[in-house]
Amino acid sequence: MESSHRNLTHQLVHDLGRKITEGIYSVGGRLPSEADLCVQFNISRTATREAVKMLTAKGLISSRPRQGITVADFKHWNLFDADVLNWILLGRPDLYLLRHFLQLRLAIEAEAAYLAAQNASEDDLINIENALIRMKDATTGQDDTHEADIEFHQSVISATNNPFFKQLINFITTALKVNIRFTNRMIAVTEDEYQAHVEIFEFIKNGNSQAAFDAAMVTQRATIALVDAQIVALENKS
Amino acid sequence: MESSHRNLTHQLVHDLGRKITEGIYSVGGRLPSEADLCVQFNISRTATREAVKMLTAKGLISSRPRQGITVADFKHWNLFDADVLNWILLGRPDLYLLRHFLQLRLAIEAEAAYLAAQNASEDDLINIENALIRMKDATTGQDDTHEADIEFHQSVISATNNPFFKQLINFITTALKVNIRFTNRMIAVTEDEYQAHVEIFEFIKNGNSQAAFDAAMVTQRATIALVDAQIVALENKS
DNA sequence: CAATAGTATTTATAATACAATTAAAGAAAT
DNA sequence: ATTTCTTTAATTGTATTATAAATACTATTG
Repeated sequence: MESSHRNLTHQLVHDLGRKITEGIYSVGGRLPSEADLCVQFNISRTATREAVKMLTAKGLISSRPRQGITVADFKHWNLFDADVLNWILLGRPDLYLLRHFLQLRLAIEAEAAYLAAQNASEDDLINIENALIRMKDATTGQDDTHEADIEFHQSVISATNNPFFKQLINFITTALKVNIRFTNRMIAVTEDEYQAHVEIFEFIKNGNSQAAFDAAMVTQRATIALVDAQIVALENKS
Repeated sequence: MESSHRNLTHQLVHDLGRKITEGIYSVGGRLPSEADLCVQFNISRTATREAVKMLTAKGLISSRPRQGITVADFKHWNLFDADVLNWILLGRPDLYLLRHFLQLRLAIEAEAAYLAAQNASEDDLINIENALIRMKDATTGQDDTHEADIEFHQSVISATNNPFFKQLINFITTALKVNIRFTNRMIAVTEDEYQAHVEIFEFIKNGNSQAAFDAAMVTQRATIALVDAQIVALENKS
């Protein structure tokens, strides 16, 4: 169990964060007052208030005198905060949300390939190539499939040398992990998929940004199509 | 002066946030200890600690016993947090950062146009059209140029009906405001620009997602080219 | 020299008291 | 009855003090 965190404050942050994102405390609704939280969790008001402040900073709640602690509207949630994202995705597995997730991932990764082709340093290229080698090994079962895949995408985004894109690496990584869980593709990377990644790498290496963009786009739209198909199948069942 | 915030805790958050993003406290370096902050700002340890927790939640700092409060590595900063983003952009105007910003904006807005073409509701289309009307008025000086432009982009992103994209509206808005400040285009929207936006709208309305994507992409790359030109000019001077 | 124990510094937590804010109830006025 | 004002009470905001826990640094010891 990963639930035991650094300290009392962080434990409470995690606990409430999960409950909010799971909908146990629903949007617009109220959390227990500070005093109640102290009793429920048997901790001091100091620790409680610090947890409340942290969740406020992440956009999940707001607290005002006499009104108490209310769950903020979803649009205020900091979806790009690593904690918030994990709470949402790990707690509420949902194909529709996954599709929304992948749509953003597509937007980011295609342009990342474009920018990588323009800006990748020698080291960046080596990193991408190393990930490819791991993928190759994964096709024959000698390395971990997911990790190699994740490493490839991470190294491409990193090669953009754009801080905003780099910040999204965690976001993408989480997306991939959830994606893998949902599509149940625990199987090995196929030769075709490997080749598609090699192609993207070649374009990046040659500085052919538009081709890298297009190639990444094709791969991404294919992934979304997979999820769309699953959604259609699910909707036909019901 | 916008510096007087809701309460002492938030004031300190704002103050330290600005100082960190401006580099007054540099990455890897240390902030004053809790005790020192109490003295410097003449507030209680309670308020100080709460501020520290909020900044920790935003990824700007980390604090550990005996070690004190240290400025976290840039990659941990929550760039998509509205506060952090504002502190960075308003405090440190930088053409290179602006370019990085626009590169991400391009990625998001092009795909947003694509998704809007697929998912826009009747209301969404009305909102976009209203923004266009404002832009038209702006070309003849009857409405505010920036606001109309911002409203257009906001309504397109909103029409994706994708929560992740919608969360980025604030991000884009900030980008546009900074962009306007930097490029000094305080002038009216030109007829050409207006027509480009109308074109995107038409594609969205007709559900022609690929065309909407391409049209948005062209507009965005043109904007980036403008900034690139400014950067080149600047580098030639020095 | 290396491992160990001790020390001091800093954050973490607790407990208590009071202040400030504000929603809701009640009173007064029209 | 409706509005306006006042009061009340619930809840967060701030301050203070005390103690615990964590850990970088120092000293000791074998």
